[in-house]
Parts: sequence; structure tokens; C-alpha cells
Amino acid sequence: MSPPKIPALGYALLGLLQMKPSSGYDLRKVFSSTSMKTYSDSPGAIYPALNRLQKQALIRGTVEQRSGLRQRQVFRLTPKGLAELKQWITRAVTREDLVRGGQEVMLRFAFSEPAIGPAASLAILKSLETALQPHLKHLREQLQAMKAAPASARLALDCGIRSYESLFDWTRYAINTYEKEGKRGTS
Amino acid sequence: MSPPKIPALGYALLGLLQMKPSSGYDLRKVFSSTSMKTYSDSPGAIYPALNRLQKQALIRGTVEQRSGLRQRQVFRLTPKGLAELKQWITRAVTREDLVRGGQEVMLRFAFSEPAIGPAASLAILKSLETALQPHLKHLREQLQAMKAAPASARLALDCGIRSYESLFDWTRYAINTYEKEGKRGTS
DNA sequence: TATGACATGTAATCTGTTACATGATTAG
DNA sequence: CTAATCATGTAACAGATTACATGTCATA
Repeated sequence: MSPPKIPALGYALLGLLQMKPSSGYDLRKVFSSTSMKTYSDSPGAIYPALNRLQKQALIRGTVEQRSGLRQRQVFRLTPKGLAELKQWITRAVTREDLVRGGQEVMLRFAFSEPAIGPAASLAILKSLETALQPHLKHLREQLQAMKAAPASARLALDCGIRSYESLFDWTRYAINTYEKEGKRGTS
Repeated sequence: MSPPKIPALGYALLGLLQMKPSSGYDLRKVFSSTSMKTYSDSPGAIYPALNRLQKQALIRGTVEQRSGLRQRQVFRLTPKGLAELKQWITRAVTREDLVRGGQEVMLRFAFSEPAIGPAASLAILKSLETALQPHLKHLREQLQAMKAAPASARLALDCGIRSYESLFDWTRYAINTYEKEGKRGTS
């Protein structure tokens, strides 16, 4: 009934295809060669995922015949696929997103500018900033409640807190970048 | 043939059980109420995982009958389970571990002190420090190579770099903590 | 008496991992 | 000629998610 929900890998593929139509092989190379190694570069993950997206009419593949080389199938977003990508990118940042380490949020942010524009990037950052504050508060309270725990467990939590603090600092920096840019545009 | 390999959730359960014998319900509460929400608190994940660990003779469950309350099964590590946990904790930190965000390394570190002792905690930190340096260098080089990419994509990578820098700082701080403690012990 | 916390599970389904399989083209 | 790279897939399996199912006990 309801549209089947798309896993993170699916959105990663949609985002990359929006930036540049590619074959399954191209996409695998992106995953294995860039810092997107979080996602699987195995054919057993990517080709089935592309087939699923095509079945949902979010992408369309066309076979390309280049002289000499073996045929390759290049995938492009359909209008429906672009709409799906945009709605994923523009979702508000939730506490859940943060708990998972914020990797998916970063991916949404990375794609936001090419897919929608700087306004969307700024919106994600603001939403992230809002979500981070109560989350950090919660983690700090947890650390307070861990006086009795082994030192290594406390240090591990401290590490998590620091990494969210660093994320918070980055968020402020990035917001600044976009707000300056916005002023330049409207002046 | 070879011993079936244990997923991250399995090691999380072993670590928690080493710290305190618990029922499946107790463990679910830990996952849902603490900062270990990265792991599933759903019964469909935890109970099968516990059964697998028991089948591998890494844990042993004993039914507890408390007056009035419904019976609950409390699991404890077997000697084999403790050995498995220790060997997981003492593995060297790899580049792969870092790519996944270092969550599993942190878990290993958190359990290291109660399961083995401060020496093991320090060993993980040293190994982490060693692994971080080339990884950071690699990420910085990637950022240099991204001059043409959209600003949001560059910022997203910058965020990743900052978070590894923050992890590096924490590592130095934690090493310091343990080295001081070591001196206190031997003086 | 009804709600919520305690407590344990199963079944369907989806996805990812690992390994295998195929075949063309290019560089040494 | 042979190895590496390009290029695409399938099949078996393991594990997670989601939803369902069951039942006790305390408390409001």
C-alpha cells in the first residue's frame, strides 16, 4: 500500500545520480574510493538496490553502447526520483538521526546544494543546530549519572559528547558560511 | 567450519553481560535508555541474538524465579564467552574500524577496563592513535581534491575531518589519563 | 477494571554480505 | 599471453525491522 520505504543506500544512490548520471560500476567506485565507504561497494548490494529503485520508477536506466567497450547501463533520476530525493533532504533533523551518528544527515546536507540550493542547506543546518542542543544536554546528564561506572566507560561517553560538540561547532561555522553567502546574493 | 563470526550486537551483549548478568529485558532497557541506542532494543533482535550466543556456548541462561514476579532468564558469560570478548577487545584498530565511525572501537574501549584492566584500555588508545594519523591525512588530501565539488559536499567532508580531529584530541587526553594512573600504581 | 510496566518470544519480510560466475577490453 | 580493469549480475545466507502474540503483576 504505502510506498515502500527506501534504505539509506537507496538515498545515497539517488543523490549521486542527481549529481551525475552513472552506471552501477561508477557508483561502486565512488563508494570504494571516496569517504563514502560507509556504504557498501559490493555488487550484491548496489545492483539489487538500483533494480529496486527502477522498479519504483525513481530512476531509469538506458543502455549505452560505446565503441569498443562493453555496454554499460547509465541511470538517471526520474522526476519522481528527484521529488523523493528532495523530500528526504528537506526532512527535519530528529533525535534519532543524531543517535545514529548523524551520517545520514551529513549525506543529506552534502546533496542539498546540488539538488535544491543553498537555502535547503541552511535549513538542514538550522534544524541540526536545534536538534543538537537537547541531545547534548541529555548526554551530559548521563555522564553525571555515571560516577560509579568504570573509567573507560565514562571516557567513552565523554568521547561521544566531544564529537557532538565538535559537530555543533561545525554547524555554527557552516551556518555562518551560508548566511554570509546569502547576504552577498541579496545585496 | 570456522567459528561463526559474531556481529556487533553480539559483542555488545557479551560486554554488558560481563559487567552484569542480565535478562533480555534488562539488556533491552540498557539499549533504549542509555547512549547505546545505536543498537536495536527490539525483542526481534535481542532474543534471537542471545539464543545464538547460547548456542555457541558463549553465554548461559538460568531461569530465575523471584517471588511474585514472572520468571526471567538471567544470562552470564561462560569462560569461552569471556575469552571471545577479550580477543575482540584486544584486536588492533584498523582503518576499516575508523571508516565505520569508530563506534565499535568505542564500545571495545568502554568494556576494556572492566573485562581486562587499564592496560588493555591503554593498548586500544595507542592503537587508535596510530590508525588515526594516516586516516586523517587521507581525508585532508581528499578535501584538497574536492575544489570543484559543491560547497555543501566540501563542508560535509570538513565535518568528518573535524570529528576525527576531535577523536584524536580525546585519544591523547585519554592516554594521558591512563599513563598518569599507571605511574601512580608503580610508584 | 483497565492501564502500564515487566518479560519473552515468533513470523514475514527486507537488506546486506560473501562468494561465485561471466565476459570484454587494454596494457605490459 | 596474461593480468588487470571494465562491467554486470546471481545465489545462499545471516541479521535486522516490524509487527504480532502472549501472559503476569502492580497500581490507580
